[in-house]
Amino acid sequence: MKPTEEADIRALSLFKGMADESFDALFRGAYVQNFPPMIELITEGDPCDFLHVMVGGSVELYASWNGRETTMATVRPVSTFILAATIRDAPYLMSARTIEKSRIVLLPSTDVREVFSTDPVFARAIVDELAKCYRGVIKNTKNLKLRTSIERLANYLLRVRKFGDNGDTVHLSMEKRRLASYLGMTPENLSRAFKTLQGYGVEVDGARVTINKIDDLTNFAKPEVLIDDFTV
Amino acid sequence: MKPTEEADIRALSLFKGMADESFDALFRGAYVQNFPPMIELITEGDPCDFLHVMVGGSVELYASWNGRETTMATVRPVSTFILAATIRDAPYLMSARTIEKSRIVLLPSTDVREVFSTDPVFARAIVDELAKCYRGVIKNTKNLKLRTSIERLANYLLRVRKFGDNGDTVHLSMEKRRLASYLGMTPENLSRAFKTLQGYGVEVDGARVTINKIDDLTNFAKPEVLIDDFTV
DNA sequence: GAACAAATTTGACGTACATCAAGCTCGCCT
DNA sequence: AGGCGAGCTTGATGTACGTCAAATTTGTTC
Repeated sequence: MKPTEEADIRALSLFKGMADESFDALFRGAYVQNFPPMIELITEGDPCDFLHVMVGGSVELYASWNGRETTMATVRPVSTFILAATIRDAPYLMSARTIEKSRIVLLPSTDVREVFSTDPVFARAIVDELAKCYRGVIKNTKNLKLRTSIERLANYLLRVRKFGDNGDTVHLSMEKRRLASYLGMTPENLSRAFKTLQGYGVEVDGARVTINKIDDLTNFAKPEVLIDDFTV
Repeated sequence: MKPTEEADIRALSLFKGMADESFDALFRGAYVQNFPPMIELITEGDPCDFLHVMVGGSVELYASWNGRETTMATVRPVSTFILAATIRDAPYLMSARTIEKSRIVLLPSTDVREVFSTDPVFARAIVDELAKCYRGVIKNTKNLKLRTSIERLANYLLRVRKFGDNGDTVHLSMEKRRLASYLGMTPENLSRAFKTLQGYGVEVDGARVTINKIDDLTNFAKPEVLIDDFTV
């Protein structure tokens, strides 16, 4: 693990406050690995052996049932995934595959649970992280159940705009077909949804989306803190 | 609080292992209240002042946006709700209203956070509970995104059957319109979905549902551990 | 038990969204 | 530069599901 990577990881809220000894104990048994694109990292139903920390690339979390598949999330550096399964020592609920070349630190689950029980600051950080994740999924459920697919797209665009710093130009960070699946729709329908949003000043050119009439779009999307703000 | 109630609460996995002093400290500041039906207990967006512990009746958790409303869950004794907001000291993401006359113990959030930081067993129990809740919501998301409404109903019936002890007769524990909303459909459509399931041996008489051909229904519903089993 | 309100069911219809089948665009390869 | 091939778009069509309105059942109150 490179020093800059270690510093980035140390800065994550999950690891920030913990004692140096705990941090060292946790990363002593860590594996750092580079994966090519489109590699299945974990499989739904398998026992959970590692907490994963992304330091490079991007990973898709997805779930399947009866031949159907849906994108649950995409993960980018620097962040962790599948904390809940690690803590409960339970099987993965989602599968994960790399989208691009990715660099990932693997922390043995047993070590995570061990340090959890000895370092109260780490314990507190894990609880915070879990509560945040839980609330994130609840917001996602509200988004799915209370909004149409066009409304979900509109709010997605506003959310990305807010987090980016390109003003009214937004860069889609995933392929459109993956975005469609994430938003709970088909690629065909996503295409048509973008067309509908033209009426609210949305212009699409490949992965570059320009929001020309922010007021119109906001007025249509009606974003709200308790669904769209991932910091609350 | 009656002694039997206290014993029931103490038996919850969240409170089971903790030190007696911690338990006492936690419940010293508790309020016990009886509420009539259809009372709004908490409102989406309000700051979170109490962890709620149900000891009698039933409560509906729901969420609203732009004039629409959806049922997120129904809570029955003995269990807690809105743990995540309590831990993070964040605003409620859902509203709650009593469905029937209900008896609820209110634990001040500050006390919960206080005891959390002093009792490691309680801390561990909270993490377990949060991880379980998180995984529950993920399963629910998979259910919503991967299945049609009829498939969701079929699996719901199988789940209730498994947890009850009435053999192939199942008692719907909530009104049909609420069940419909919980499953992400309209009451009209729930009615029609039941009719479709007649073809798989499902008979409905008010809140009493009989599953006559369990193999047929199972074959159609294709239940799976990673979506439908709430213990994993 | 009559009278009323609320919940559920039913049917007709409309809308949102998926599916299927072409075309199109754009990056990538030799 | 030419030519795959994957992803994206477009149009035609089908299906799942919502909406509206009315009938029916269920529950509740006096």
